[in-house]
Amino acid sequence: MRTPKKIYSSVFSEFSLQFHTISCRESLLTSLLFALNSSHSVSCCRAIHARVLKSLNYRDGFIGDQLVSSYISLGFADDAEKLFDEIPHRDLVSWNSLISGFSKRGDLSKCMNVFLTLKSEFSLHMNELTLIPVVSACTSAKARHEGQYLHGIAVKFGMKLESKIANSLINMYGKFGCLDSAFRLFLEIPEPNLVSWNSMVAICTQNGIPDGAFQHFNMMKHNGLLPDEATIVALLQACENLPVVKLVETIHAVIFTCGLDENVTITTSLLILYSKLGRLHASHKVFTEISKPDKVAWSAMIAAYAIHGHGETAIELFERKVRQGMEPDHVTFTHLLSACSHSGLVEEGRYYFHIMSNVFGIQPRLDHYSCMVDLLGRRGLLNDAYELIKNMPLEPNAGVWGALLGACRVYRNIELGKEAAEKMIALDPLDSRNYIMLSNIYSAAGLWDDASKVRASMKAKGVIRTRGISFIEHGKKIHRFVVDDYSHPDANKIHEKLKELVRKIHEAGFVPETDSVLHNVDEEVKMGMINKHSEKIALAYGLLVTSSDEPIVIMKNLRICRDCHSTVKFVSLIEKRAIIIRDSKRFHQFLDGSCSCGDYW
DNA sequence: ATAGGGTTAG
Repeated sequence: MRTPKKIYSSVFSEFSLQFHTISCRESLLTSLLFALNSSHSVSCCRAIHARVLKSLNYRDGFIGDQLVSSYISLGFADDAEKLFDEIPHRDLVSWNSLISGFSKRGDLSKCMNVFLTLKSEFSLHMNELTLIPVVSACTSAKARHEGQYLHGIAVKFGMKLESKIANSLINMYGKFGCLDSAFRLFLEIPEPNLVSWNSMVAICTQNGIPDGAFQHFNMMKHNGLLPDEATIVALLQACENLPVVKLVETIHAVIFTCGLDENVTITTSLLILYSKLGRLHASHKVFTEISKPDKVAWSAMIAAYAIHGHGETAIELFERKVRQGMEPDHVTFTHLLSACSHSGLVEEGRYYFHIMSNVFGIQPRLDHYSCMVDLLGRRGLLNDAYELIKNMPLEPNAGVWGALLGACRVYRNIELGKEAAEKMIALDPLDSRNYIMLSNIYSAAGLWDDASKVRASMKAKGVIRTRGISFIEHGKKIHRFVVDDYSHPDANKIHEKLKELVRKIHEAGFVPETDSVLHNVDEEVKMGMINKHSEKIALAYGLLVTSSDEPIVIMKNLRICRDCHSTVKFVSLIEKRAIIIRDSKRFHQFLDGSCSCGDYW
C-alpha cells in the first residue's frame, strides 16, 4: 500500500489529538473525510470508520454517506456497498454518494446500476446531483448510448434546462464529437451562465475549431460576462495548434497585468502552450516564475522538455524534484518516459519504467506501455517491443499498437507492421492514418498490389484521408497551405521562391530522398510530388515575408516527411535561418544544417 | 439550516 500523502498524514495526526481530548464532532469528521476523499489513504478512512462505530451512530447522520463516498473513491467498492446496505434510512444523499463514488472511479456499469435501482425506488426525489455524476461517468467512458438515455431522462424529469445538467450534457456531447447536439442544447438554455460559455469555448477547441472557441469567447463578453480561470485556460488551449506566438505573448501580458500570474493553473497552461508553440525558453521562464510549482507544473515542464527532445534535462528536473520531496504520479512518469523515448535514452527509459512500479508503487498504465513500445521501437528493438506488448497485463490500445506501427514503418518490418496496422484498423476503422501507414509499409517493400488493396479497402469504407496542412503566422494572420496550393494571393511569388530554393539546394549538393514517395512512379514524377508538400510551400512563404533575424515557425497537422526534413536542414544552412517546424508529434528546430531531433523521430 | 462533480492546467 502506498504511503499516505504528507499533508493528509499531518491532518490526521492533528485530528487524532483532538479526537482524544475533545468530544467527537460530527462536522469535523465529515470535513476530514471530505479531505481524505482525494487522498490515497484507506487506512485513515478505516481508522475513522472504526472510531465512528464506537462513538457515533453513523447510521443517523450523513457521515455514513461521506464514508461511503470515501471508500469508493479510494477503490474499496465492497466496503462501501456493505456500509451502504447498513444505513437503514437511506435518503437521496446516501444514494447520490454511492453514485458519485462509482462515477469518480470511472466505473460506469456500477454507477448506472445504482442509478437505475434508485430510479425505480426513489424516482420522485431524483435531483441534479443524482444525474450529473452518471452523465460524467458516461462522458469519460465515451458511452454514447447511455449518454443519450440520460439526456432522455433529463427531458422526462424536466431537468434538461437546469443549468448544471445542461452544462454537463453539453460537455458530454462535446467529448463525443457531437457538436451539433451540444450547440442545440446550448441554444435552448434561456440564460447560459459562465460555465455554459466556458464549456462551449472548451469543446470547440477539443473538436478542432479554435476559431469557434474565440467566437464564443467574444459572444460571452458581449453578453456581459467576465472570464474566469476556466475561460482563460480554455482560450490558451485554443491557441496550441496555431502559430500564434505573438497573440499568446499579448495574452501573457494581460495575464500578468491582471495578477493572474499567481494562478498556477493558468501559468501551467501558459507554460505548456509556449512549449507547444516552440518557445521552450519562454516555457522555462514561466516555470521559474511560478512561486510554488506543484506536481502538475513540474510534470508540465518535463513534458515540455520531452516534446523538444531534451531528455537529459527532463531527467535532471525529475531527479531534482524527487530529491526535494515531490511525489511523482503516473502522469509524471508518462512524460518522463516520453522524454526518454524522444531522445533515444533507451537504458534510462527502461530504468524509470522499472522503478516506477518497484520503487514508487505506480502500476504501469496503457500510456506507459505506449511510451515503452515507442522507446524500444525507435531504437529498432522491434522484437523487444513486441514481447512487451505480448506480456503486458492490460489489453493493448491504439496508442500501444500505434507506437509499434510507427517503428515498423521506419524499420520496414512488414510482418509486425501488418499485425499492428490491422489491430489499429480494428480499433478505429475511421482513422485514415492507419490505412496510409499500412499501405506505405507495403509500398516501401515494393509490394504495390498489397498497397493498393489497402487503399481500396479504405475507400470502400468511406474513410477520407486527412490532408496535410501547414500553417504560418504573418501580419496578424494565419496562412494555411495544403499540398500543391495555389490559393494564396501571392501564390506565384511563393512558388517561384520555392523553385529557386530547390534549385539552390541541389546545386549545393542536396540529394532528394525520393524513396519517401510511396507510389510506383518514376523518379522525375516523385521529385515533382515531393516538392509540392505543404511545409515546403509554407517555408518558401516564410522566407519571402520574414526578416532574417527571426525564426520561421511552421505548424503541420501531420508528420513531416523525410525529404522535407532533409530539405529544411539544408535550407537552414544555406539561407542561414533558424527554422522551427512542429509536426503532429514533436518539434524540429533547424539551425546550421542540423535538427534538434538529431534525426531521431 | 448542513452534505453530494457543471466547465478549466501536466
